Amino acid sequence: MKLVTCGLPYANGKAHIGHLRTYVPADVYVRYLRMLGEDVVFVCGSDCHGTPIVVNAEQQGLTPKQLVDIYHEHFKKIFAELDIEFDYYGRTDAEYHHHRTKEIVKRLIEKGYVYPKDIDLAYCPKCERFLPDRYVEGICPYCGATARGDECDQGCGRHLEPGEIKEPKCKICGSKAEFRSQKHYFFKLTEFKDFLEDYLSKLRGTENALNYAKNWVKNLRDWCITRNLEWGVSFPGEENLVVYVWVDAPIGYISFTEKACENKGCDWKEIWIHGSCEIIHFIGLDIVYHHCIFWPAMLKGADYALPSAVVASGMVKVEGKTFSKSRGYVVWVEDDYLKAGLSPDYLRYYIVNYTSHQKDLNFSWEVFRDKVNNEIIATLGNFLYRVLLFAWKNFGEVKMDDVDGEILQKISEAKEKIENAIEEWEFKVTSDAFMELATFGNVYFQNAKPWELIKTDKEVAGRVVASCLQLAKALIIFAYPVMPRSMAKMAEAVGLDIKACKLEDAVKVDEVVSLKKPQVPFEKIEDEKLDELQEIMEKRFRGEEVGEVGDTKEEITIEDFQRLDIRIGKIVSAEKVKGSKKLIKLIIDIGDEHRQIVSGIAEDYKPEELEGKLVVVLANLKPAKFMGVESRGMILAAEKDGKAILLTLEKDVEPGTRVC
RNA sequence: GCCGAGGUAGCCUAGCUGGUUGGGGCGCCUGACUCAUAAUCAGGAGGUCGGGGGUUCGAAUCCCCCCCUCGGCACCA
Repeated sequence: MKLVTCGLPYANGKAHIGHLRTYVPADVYVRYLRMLGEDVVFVCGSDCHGTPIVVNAEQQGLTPKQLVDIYHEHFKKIFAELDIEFDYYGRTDAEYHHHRTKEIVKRLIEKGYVYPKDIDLAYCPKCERFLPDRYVEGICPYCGATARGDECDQGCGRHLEPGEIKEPKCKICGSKAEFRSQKHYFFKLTEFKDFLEDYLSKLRGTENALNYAKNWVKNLRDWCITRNLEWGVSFPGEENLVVYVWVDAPIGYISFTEKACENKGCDWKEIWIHGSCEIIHFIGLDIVYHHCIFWPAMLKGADYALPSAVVASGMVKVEGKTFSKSRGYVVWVEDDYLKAGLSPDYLRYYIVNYTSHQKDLNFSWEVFRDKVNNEIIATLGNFLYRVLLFAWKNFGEVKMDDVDGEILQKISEAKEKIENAIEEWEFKVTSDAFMELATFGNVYFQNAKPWELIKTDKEVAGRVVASCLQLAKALIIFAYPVMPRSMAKMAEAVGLDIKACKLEDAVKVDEVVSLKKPQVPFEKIEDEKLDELQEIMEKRFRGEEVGEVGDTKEEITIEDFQRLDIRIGKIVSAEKVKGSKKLIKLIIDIGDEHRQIVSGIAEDYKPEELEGKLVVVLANLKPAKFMGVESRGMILAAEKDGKAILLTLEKDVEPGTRVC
């Protein structure tokens, strides 16, 4: 038996193509395994806890539960429509999940892997509560940028442990927070260093994940696993604390397995306690750390079975650009894809067939159109349809007693190729294998010319048709895991019970095949449709569509604005900061003084071309140091495609002139 | 700068434990065919395998140096 899981989608936003990059190949993998006769449990569920959900719910006037309900149902629906069929799709706010999480945390406590420690945490006196993670905003202790409680999201990107943030402010009421000492609990991750090093040397999976993890393990810190929240799994023995979301989320793999096993009538302990099954995690590259470091350490600490493989999918690009919701480089599964009336099979094939699972996948509507029209339709669809229609029209019932040995040989080869590729998580190779077989079919049909033979020698034509039918049957079986919906339809036309089929059935020859009138298997994507799809994208790139990610900032008063000392400065000198790639040290005449400002524009501007330029300067920004060089203020720039474009003046003015 | 992943014809890509003329696919050109969703089939043009050096009888493949792209971090105030 094998357990296959997918990283849990966070129930705080809609499904996009980045999600599918993990879920579709996992589903394809499971379907192939089952066709190879493997007994597979396949689980996933919504990740429902954590502060982003609580904060987001509060902002929308909902309870966390209400918000989670919306997105949980959304993901369930998306998976159903894309034929991603989990044995169980759960949610982490469910009772059974809380139960399993508490049990594991208790066990870690009992075994001495958890210790309490007093830490100073941001506390809002007005709201009378501690401010976990995203409830607090302040200054990053490492780089000085504005940061959230758990992550320096606008600056250096570091993960911040509770209590690290400087100058905290309450995100809810905006008042200044203070630090108060409170007892929290830490997991002794550092004790697992040797174990993890050994474990990672044996762990299977895609190289992209393993290489990262091996690098991380060198530098471990104990891990704060409690938070001041009401929403979440309450921490055993501490009513006011919940466990950190990254503790309970992966435990979902276990609790959902329990539910799946209940339904299937198997024993979850076989998988998670006795370790007699393979456990395979499909994840995105962004959560390698959690799956290769935290998770195995927790499992080991609590005496659970360990995952045998971590399969990480590569990143997704949209029209060649790095995936970004705020910049518009995103494809929403429901709004952009399903509502356009496109078959889920097209997208499944695209994701699987574009490139190797661990490489970057570029999504482009034009490539999508080409792959659908040229590969799915012209090669595979055309072969199936021309054979089935020809056979139905001319025979209706085909005796299969003389199938060409060469055909059977080709089918066996394709089958072997698929089996090997599945073993290595190379899903592109599997889909290439059946496409090549379809091409071979077209050549065979073309060379044998049954449409001529039928006029002269119906018996010989019958043999050609039998061989092609066998090939069609094999194709339907081989392509089914990737394109289940269309292949199920085709299977019906040849009287194949596809759900019960195994890969090896592709080489079994029936005595007779009786045919129904075949349907055209796929619908072509016309130019007008492509234009429509591209237009939506382009509008979004140009920023004409209002982002739904809430990227407009809150309203401020004129007084707020007047607190800013913005003025015109003239760049007196500019030089690159030694040893840096992006930083330029500028001396700027701002009227009453010459200011030193460090700016990260070295990749877009050369120092020579800056000297003498008039720029807009924010003069009363708190000083900060970069690479040891002090910067007092910042120069204003627009950002386009990640490049900085400096704001300059329409007419020359004196340095020091105010901006108002 | 460090770490990771890459750089193969206009575009995407296989090969990368060294060995006959570097495979595919898209697009392009020519022809054939008409059973099939103007689908299919045959043929063709198109390559300094990022650059340089080295090891070897032999290198896209191994070693060294350099360049470029992407992602992460150091530093984008």
